[in-house]
Amino acid sequence: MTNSTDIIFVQTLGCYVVIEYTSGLRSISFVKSKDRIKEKKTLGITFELERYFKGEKIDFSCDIDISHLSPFVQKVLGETRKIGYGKTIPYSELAKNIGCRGARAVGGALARNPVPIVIPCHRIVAKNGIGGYSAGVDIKTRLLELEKKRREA
DNA sequence: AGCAGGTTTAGCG
DNA sequence: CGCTAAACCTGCT
Repeated sequence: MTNSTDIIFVQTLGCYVVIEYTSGLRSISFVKSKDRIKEKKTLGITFELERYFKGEKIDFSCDIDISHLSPFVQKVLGETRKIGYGKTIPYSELAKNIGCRGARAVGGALARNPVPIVIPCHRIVAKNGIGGYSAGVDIKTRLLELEKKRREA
């Protein structure tokens, strides 16, 4: 079975992105240190991500392995995937879409998202301000800027 | 049970 | 407008 890890440097974010793939996309993470790692691009999703970071509007359609997560989290993440490129909605609205009012619960679910970007958790923002981000608000801001730029073009 | 979290809204100065 | 307090809901100990 396929089981591999890719890593690429992303200029836009100023950090490395690690992609883990097993029986589907398993996780995406951001690392700053460049020690003892070599760039590696073997997966299709990796190339899609590179194009995304270059500013292309990508519709990620690869399998994601999130079977180990709780039903509620899967529901939130599934709903998050439906949000279009360059679009942002508040936590409360996403909560309403899945039938509850607990905006904080939604935030909690998003914090457990193993695959940022492919599941665009950065498009969920607070009503007054940017809101939080598990990988760092600075990254969230840059992702939104990236999509905004593409949208205006 | 109890606490904390990527929020929200209402209430008060 | 900025600050505090209570309410909402799920996940972890």
